[in-house]
Amino acid sequence: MVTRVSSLVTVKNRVTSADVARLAGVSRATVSYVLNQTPGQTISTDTRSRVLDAAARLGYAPSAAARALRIGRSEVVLCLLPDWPIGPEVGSMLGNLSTALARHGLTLVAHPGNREDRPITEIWKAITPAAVIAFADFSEGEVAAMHASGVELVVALFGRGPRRGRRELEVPQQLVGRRQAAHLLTTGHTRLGYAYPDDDRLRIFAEPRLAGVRAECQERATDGPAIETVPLDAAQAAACVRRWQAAGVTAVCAYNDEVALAVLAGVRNCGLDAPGDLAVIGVDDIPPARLAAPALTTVTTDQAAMAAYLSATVVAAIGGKPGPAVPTETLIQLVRRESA
Amino acid sequence: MVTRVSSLVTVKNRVTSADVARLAGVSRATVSYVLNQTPGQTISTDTRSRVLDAAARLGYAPSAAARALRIGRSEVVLCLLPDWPIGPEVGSMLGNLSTALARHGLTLVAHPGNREDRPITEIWKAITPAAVIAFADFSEGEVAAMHASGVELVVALFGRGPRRGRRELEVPQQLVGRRQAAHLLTTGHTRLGYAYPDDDRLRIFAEPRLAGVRAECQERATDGPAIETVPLDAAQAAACVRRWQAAGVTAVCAYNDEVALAVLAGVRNCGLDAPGDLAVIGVDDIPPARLAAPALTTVTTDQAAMAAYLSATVVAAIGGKPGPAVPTETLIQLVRRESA
DNA sequence: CTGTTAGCGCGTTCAA
DNA sequence: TTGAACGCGCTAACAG
Repeated sequence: MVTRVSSLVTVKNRVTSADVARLAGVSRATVSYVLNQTPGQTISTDTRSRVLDAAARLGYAPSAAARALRIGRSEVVLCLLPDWPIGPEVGSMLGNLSTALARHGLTLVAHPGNREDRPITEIWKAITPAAVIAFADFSEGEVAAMHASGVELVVALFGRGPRRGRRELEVPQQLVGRRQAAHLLTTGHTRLGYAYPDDDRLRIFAEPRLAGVRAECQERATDGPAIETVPLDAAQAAACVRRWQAAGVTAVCAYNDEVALAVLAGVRNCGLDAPGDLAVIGVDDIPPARLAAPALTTVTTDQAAMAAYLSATVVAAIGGKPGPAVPTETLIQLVRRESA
Repeated sequence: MVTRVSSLVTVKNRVTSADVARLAGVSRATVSYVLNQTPGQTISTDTRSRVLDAAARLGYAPSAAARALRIGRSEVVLCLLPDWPIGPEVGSMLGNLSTALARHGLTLVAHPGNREDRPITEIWKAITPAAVIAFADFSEGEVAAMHASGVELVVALFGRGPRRGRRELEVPQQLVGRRQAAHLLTTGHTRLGYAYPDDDRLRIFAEPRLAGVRAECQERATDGPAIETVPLDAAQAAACVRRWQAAGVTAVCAYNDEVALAVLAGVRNCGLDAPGDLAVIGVDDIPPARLAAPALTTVTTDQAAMAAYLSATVVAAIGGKPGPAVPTETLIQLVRRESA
């Protein structure tokens, strides 16, 4: 005996605007006008409240898909995360950015994971974002495909190849390097070292920071920094420290706090003392920085301000207006502790 | 003189399946069948290649919005991030999870940012995800609203209130605690301390870990751990260390590596020695752990395996099948260094 | 076997 | 305030 099961199944009924219209005794158009407060439409207070009431009673939430289909773009901003491990700073920046964008009705989502996994195509195909923010820049083809797919704006935070378009975060990163060097050079050091990260994926971040250090050295008529690639390992870092010593370096700027911690470990490993024999300054102020021996001097970025800047850039571009000015160095703060 | 400007404007033409159909000289239905390799449809090789060719030439990408509207759900899995700072471990887990889900045609996106910003409603309204993964659990109302809105599955990793549904990550976290305690208890220690984090938002994570330590102590007929809340500050941590000393504690399990680092700093601050006076074991194996003085012994989780487990849970649930078994303790690895 | 026609899903918006 | 059409892809039903 065959039974029509389907009729027995409780179908999951999404509440649609038609349901609201029915309950309120108006047309779907009216519902739309009321809920969107469409300008240029006059709706009687009475009708308005009936609609609002019905919507609330039914727990109506408009379908994002339908809206996106009609409008041509969603209210989502997609951030493509880099494939290297992100620290708490990036996390905090994303949180701030999310908050800032929310004030403009935009929802930030981040996509983790290696670009290798799937062609990025797959990703915005599934999202239809209004804008895409990426750490590294895209290829011509990728950008073209995105625009073809309806993405309004593509922002690259950094670039790898020759310059092509703005890289919104390069300048701030350079400022970070400048600040490190400036602190060291104004506290009596004359020969600097630079502790470069051992991970190739960090180059897009590391290069602008190093460039900032170089620029500051140049401006103060000092030799450029002696660069060492420092692995996150005490013994290997010790070898770098010995080389710096031999070169007369008395202070080093590290790519970030982790690398700085490695340098500190190297210093201990050599039986030397920081900052006495070698001063060290990091970047980020991660929690372990203040717990190191000696406590790490470091440089931080005002993530809330950065997020505000990025948010303004995105919102302006979606609206077709020019973006805000690049933020200044007030963003960068020195956290002075014991290591430099 | 009024001019119809609109006709002069270059409209951004999204490539649609109709365009592909036109170029290939077939109907839109055929395009759909070819591109989706719809089973039960036989299309001649010739037609097929013409369609494929046309699609490629035009750079056609189907509209996610239209598809989602038709299918009723998107291919997106939404992960709601907690409002506390996420470390690299969470980041790595998300990356792995993203990869694992991609193999099933699902795209993972994460939404950072405080739930306070916007009611979470706003978020999945903008995404229509197939599933939602959250760190803390939802209220009844939230779950109901999501289901009403078409979300297939809601997974809570941890719970705050009384048990309600599975919490996929509680057991693994308990195993972490057990492993820490087991290592300490099998290396001659008989009185343990527990370094609890100073941040209330971490409770959902900390409680299961502490429960694991307690369970292990109980099984080995030892007193439960002496709990201290340890701020990330050397001086304050030192006070905790002194209290532990007074209580006869010789080894402590820390909530994570950062707290462990604080304990280590406290030990140094007291003029004591680790592990001689106090052994310390952390969780996570963050990069600074191996660079600490002394190098930190810690416990790690196999994030790839965790991600696989989570992925399997999500995929199974979307397909209406029961989820996989909870992973065993092979997930947890001890990284033995100098501090314990 | 091959491929087409037609209508749905849902919010928005123009013309009446 | 409303009817009706639109945006775009999917798929049941159907014709050659």
